[in-house]
Amino acid sequence: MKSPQKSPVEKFSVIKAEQLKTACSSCNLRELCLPIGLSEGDMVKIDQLIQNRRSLKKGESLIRQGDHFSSVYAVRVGFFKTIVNTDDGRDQITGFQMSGDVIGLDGIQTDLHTCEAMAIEDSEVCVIPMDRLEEIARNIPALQHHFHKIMSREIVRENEQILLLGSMRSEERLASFLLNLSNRLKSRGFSQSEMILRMTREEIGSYLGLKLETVSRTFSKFSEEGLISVQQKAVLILDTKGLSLKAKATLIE
Amino acid sequence: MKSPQKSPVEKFSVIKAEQLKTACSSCNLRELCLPIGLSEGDMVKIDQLIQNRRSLKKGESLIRQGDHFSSVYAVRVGFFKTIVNTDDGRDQITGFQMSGDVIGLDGIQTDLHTCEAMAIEDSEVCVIPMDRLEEIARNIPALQHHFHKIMSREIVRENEQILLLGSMRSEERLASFLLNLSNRLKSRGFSQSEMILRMTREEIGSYLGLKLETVSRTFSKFSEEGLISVQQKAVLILDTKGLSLKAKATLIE
DNA sequence: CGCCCATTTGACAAAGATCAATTACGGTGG
DNA sequence: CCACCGTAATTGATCTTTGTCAAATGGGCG
Repeated sequence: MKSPQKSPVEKFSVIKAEQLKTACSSCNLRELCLPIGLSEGDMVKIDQLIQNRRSLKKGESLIRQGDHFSSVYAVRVGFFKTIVNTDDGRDQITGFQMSGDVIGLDGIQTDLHTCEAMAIEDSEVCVIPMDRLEEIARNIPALQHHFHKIMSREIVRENEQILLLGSMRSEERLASFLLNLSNRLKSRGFSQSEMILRMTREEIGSYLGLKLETVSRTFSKFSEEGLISVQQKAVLILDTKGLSLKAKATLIE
Repeated sequence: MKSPQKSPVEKFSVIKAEQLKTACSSCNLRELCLPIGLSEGDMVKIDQLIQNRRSLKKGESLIRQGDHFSSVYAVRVGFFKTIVNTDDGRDQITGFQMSGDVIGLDGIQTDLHTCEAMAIEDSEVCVIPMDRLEEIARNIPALQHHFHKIMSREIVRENEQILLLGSMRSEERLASFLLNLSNRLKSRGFSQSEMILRMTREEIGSYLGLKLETVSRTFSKFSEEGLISVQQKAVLILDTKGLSLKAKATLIE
């Protein structure tokens, strides 16, 4: 899979914090990406965490594999995919990130990023310098613990993905995917039944370990069975219960 | 997959730290599970982290899914598998852990463990209470950062597993598995060519998203091709280069 | 408005799963 | 110490699922 838009020399669209009125303390995403229930004083400290934001056009890479690690990123608006590449040219989408999700945690290990993060629609992220995050976390136990929860959440999410790839057949994979997306949209205040897919069939296929034709056929099958209505990227979930039955296996929590 | 040994009421084999001579500061695993290059004073603080150890017989569970989270565990000796269960009775092995590996990071997110960790041979772990770890980490930046690296390492490892499950065929999966195991044994000072597999074909299959028959056939194929020598659980790597060619795709780092 | 790319759908092939039978270990008890 | 039993592993035959190749259709963007 080649990147649809090639952005040879990346132009950083950095916005200085001073220019923006909105700080962390007033960001409507803070329940998703930063701790809730902090004191006023703590929130002031956390505001110092975000030095700048960055805007990306569809197709632009936030991180490339091999990049030096210095920051993690919180998605404010838009949609990303993260990809790991192999030395023989294959690649594998490991996740789709939307508002409130955190990107870049893979880089902490070796100070190098092992995966690429590309915007699949025009997006904006908060840049969170890691050294600063660790420094502030040392003084705010709730922030420290919340950051650990964020990393743990990523581990659990990947466990679920491993379960999906290791033990589900195509219909179960796609049904799980749709239900998961639906839940994430719902938790962000969007409709849980109507959705516009931000990704192509090929990208869904990569994420689910299937070929694009299989994804397409399975969409058609679900449509014939009255579970969903599909019109290209527009998907309407008609029968959540039926779809859950298709997904069958769900991680017990 | 049922647990081979049923341990109905788990008997905790807790060893008080006072009883053991070996502390973290003198543990030969500390490069794997705790930061290196700390000052004397810091090492003394870290010694206070490990309150006790726990021994497990083969087949005993260290963690069950749904258990309340309070500690993470560092494997001292032995071998573990971690499993996620689905509500329809399937399960999926998400990892094998050996000395120096850390288990239980999935529990931080919701204070509940989402996966089970079972000893697949007689084992011993250090119990690291999370609240204590966070407390000490606040005072030792190097420890704080090292813990983040450990979590990041787990995320990267799972990324690799997703790549394997999502894009490799059976031969590539098994070759990658063997090479990975070989590397991990080597880094622990064991032979990288001779190994005794601690897990069954079915467990390998679960981990690799294959059926046990496929695992067995692929072992036989590699053996016929002169890449390895297999005798049940004893595997000898005869041709690392050839095996690497089979694995083909490797994550670029 | 037209071109390019994404998507859909069909026909066929291949990888791996399933079902089944046989063999080889390893631990236990006589 | 050895025989036995149950489990693990191997191997074969067949079937299912998904991948591959190909062609047609449909949208969206410039």
